[in-house]
Amino acid sequence: MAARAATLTDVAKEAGVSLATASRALNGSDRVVRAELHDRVLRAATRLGYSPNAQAQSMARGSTDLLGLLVNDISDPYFSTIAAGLAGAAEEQGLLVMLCSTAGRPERELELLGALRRQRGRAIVLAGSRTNDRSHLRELAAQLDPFVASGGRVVAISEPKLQVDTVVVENRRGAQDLAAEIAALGYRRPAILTGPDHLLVSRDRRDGFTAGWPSGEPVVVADEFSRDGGFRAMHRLLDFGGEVDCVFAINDLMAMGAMAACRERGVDVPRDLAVAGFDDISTLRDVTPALTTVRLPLTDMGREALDLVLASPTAKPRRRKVRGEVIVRESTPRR
Amino acid sequence: MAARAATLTDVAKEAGVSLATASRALNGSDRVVRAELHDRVLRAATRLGYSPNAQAQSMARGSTDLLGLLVNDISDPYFSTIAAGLAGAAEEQGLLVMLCSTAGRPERELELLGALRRQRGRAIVLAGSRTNDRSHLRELAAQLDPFVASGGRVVAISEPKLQVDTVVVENRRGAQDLAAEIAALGYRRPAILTGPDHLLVSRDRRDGFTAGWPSGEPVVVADEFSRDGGFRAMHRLLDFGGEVDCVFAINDLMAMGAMAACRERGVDVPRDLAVAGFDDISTLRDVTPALTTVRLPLTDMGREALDLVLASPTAKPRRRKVRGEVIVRESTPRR
DNA sequence: ACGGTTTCGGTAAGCGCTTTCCAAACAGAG
DNA sequence: CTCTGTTTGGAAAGCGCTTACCGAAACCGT
Repeated sequence: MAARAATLTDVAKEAGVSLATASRALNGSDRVVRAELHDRVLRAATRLGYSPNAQAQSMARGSTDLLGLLVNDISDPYFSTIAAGLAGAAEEQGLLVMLCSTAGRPERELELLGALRRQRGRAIVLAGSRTNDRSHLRELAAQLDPFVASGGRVVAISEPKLQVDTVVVENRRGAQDLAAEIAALGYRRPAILTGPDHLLVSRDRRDGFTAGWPSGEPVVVADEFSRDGGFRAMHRLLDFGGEVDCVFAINDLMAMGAMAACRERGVDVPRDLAVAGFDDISTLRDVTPALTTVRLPLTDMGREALDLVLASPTAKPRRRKVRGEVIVRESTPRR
Repeated sequence: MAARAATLTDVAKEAGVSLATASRALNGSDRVVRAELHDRVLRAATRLGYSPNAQAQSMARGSTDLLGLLVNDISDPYFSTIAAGLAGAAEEQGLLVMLCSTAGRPERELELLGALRRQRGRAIVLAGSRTNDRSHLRELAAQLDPFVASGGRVVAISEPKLQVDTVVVENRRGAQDLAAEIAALGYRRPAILTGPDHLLVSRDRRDGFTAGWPSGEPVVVADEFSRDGGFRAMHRLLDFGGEVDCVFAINDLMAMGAMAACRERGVDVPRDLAVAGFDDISTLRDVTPALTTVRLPLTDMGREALDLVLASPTAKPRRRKVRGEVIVRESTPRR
C-alpha cells in the first residue's frame, strides 16, 4: 500500500516514456502521441490507479474548473433549490461547485468568501439576502475587488447592493403584486410576519406589501426568518388580539410556522384567517390548505447566475431581474 | 488592474523581504519573524490585496482542507439536511466542503467521484442509496480503493455495500417498526408505494415493512423516488381499486405526492385512508394531516459522517448504525 | 537523391507556495 | 575577549503538473 498517490512521474516511469509524453497521452492535449505509446501510458495509469492531481494541474495551467457558491443556509429549500439549479448548469460546463453555507452568520460569510478566494475558483456566486450593514458590505467588497481585479468573476443572487453582476429578485414588486391580489380578493385587515429588519429581503417584501396595499398600514410582527420565527410571530399576533383577516408571511417557511400556530390556537385557516407566503418552495406545494404565494423560479435563478458567471465581464455590473409570479391558492379564498 | 492575482513573491518584494520571510509572517508557521518585518509583510499583503493560493499551498504542504461530499440530489431535503449537518461539523474543523450532486444518475456518480478524487480532498463522503448494480459497485470501488490506499478517507452514508466506514441507516428495521406500529393501530390492508427497485433504500424499506406486517402481503406499487412518483403511484393504486386502508410511502416526499393524489380523487386522508412516510423531513412537519413517519436524525448523520472521516482508519470498515424512530401522527389515527 | 516539411519524444522551465538548511548576528558564560 | 548557543533572515529544493522549445526521424515532391 503506497503511502502516497501515484503521480504522473510514476506512470511515465511505469510506461517507459517521458513525463511530457505521459501528460500528453492522458490529458488530451492538442499534441498527438503515437497509438502504441498512448496505449502503454493508459495501461500504466490504470495499473497504478492514477488520478491526476487537480491542484497541480491548475497551478500549471493557471486556471481551475472550480466554482464557489456561498449560501445563507443550505438546509433551507430556497437555497438548496438554487444550488441545484447552479450545480446542474455547472455540470454542463464541466465545472465543479464548492458549496459553503454561512448558517446565517455574516462574519462567517467573510471567512468563507476568503476561503473561496484562496481556492482560486473561476468564479464565486453569492446567494442570500444582503443586509443593511454598511461596514460588512465594505469588507465584502474589500475581498471581492481584488478577486475581480485579478480576473475572477463574482455573481450575486440578491439585492443589488454589491458592484457585481447580480440576479436581482424583485421582492418589492412581488410582494406588492401579492398585496394587490389579496386586497382584490376582498381582504381588509392584513398583518405582515416579517424577518429580522437588517435583512433586505425582509424589508423589501414588507415594504412592497405595504406599498401594494390600497389603504391603511398592515400590522407588522418581526421574528426569525424561519419556520419557528413564523410560528412565534403568529402566536404573538394572536396574543395581541387585533382584528386581522389575512397574514402575509415573508416566506413560505414562516407561513408554515404561522399556519401551525393557528392550528394550535384553534384558528381555522383559511376560514378565520387567510395566509400567504413567498417563494413557492416546491416541497410545500402540496400542503393543505394550498398556500397562496409568490413563485420564484429558483432553479432558473441558479442557472441564470451561472450564465452571468460565464458571460465576459462588463464595465457596469449587469442586473438580471427576476420577477415573482403571484399564485393564488386555497389559503386566501375570495371573501 | 492586475491581470493576475498578487503572489507571495509580490508581497515579499513589496515588503523588501525574502519569500521565506513573507511566507512565515503570513501563515503562522512555528518560526518567528521579528515584529517589525512581520508588520511590514502584513501591510504589504493588505496593500496588494493578497490572498494565498490554496492550491499552491496544498501542493507545497502535501495536504488540503477540502472535503468532498457526493449526494444524489441536493434539492432533496433529505440530502440538504445531511449536507448542512456535515458542513456545520466541517466548519468547526476548518474544512471546506465541496458539494456535488449526481442528480440521480449513477454514471454521473462515477464522474464526480473521479473529480473529487482529483481534487485530493482529505476525504470523500458518499451520501445516497446504493443500488444493486454489481458492476457499478465494482467501478466505484475501483475509484475508491486507490484513493484510500494513498491515504484518503472515504465514508458512506447508505447501505453498507462498500468496504468503507459507513453511517448505516437501518431502513429495514425502521420500516419494520413502523409496520408493527401501524398494525397495532388497527389497520388491516396495507399498500406500499415504493421507489425504483434497484435502489436499496426502496427495497429495504419495502421489505422491512412487509416483514413487520403481522399477516398477509401488502400490495406494492413502484414509481420514482420523489413527490411525483408518489403521486403517480397513488393514482395507480386507486385505479386498481383494491381494498386498502393504509399506505406506506417509502419516503416523506412520496407520501406528500400520495396525499395530493388522494385529494384529487376525493379520498379523505386519514378518514378513508391512512398514510405514512419515512425520513421526517423537517419542512414537512407542519403539513395536515400531520404525517406519521420514521424520524431519521439527518443533521446528526452528517456530523457522524465527519466524525468517521476524522477518526483514524481501521482495518475493518466501521459501521455506525442509525436507527429511525417511529413518529405516529394524525395521518394514521387509531382505527 | 536531396532539401524542406511534418510528426512526435524528450528536456527543462515554470506555476505559487512551504520548508530545510545555512549563515549571519547577537547574547550570555567562562 | 573568545566560545557556545540562540535567534532569525535568506537561498534553494521541491510539490505534480503543463508546455514552450529542441532535435531526430519519417515523409514529401521534384
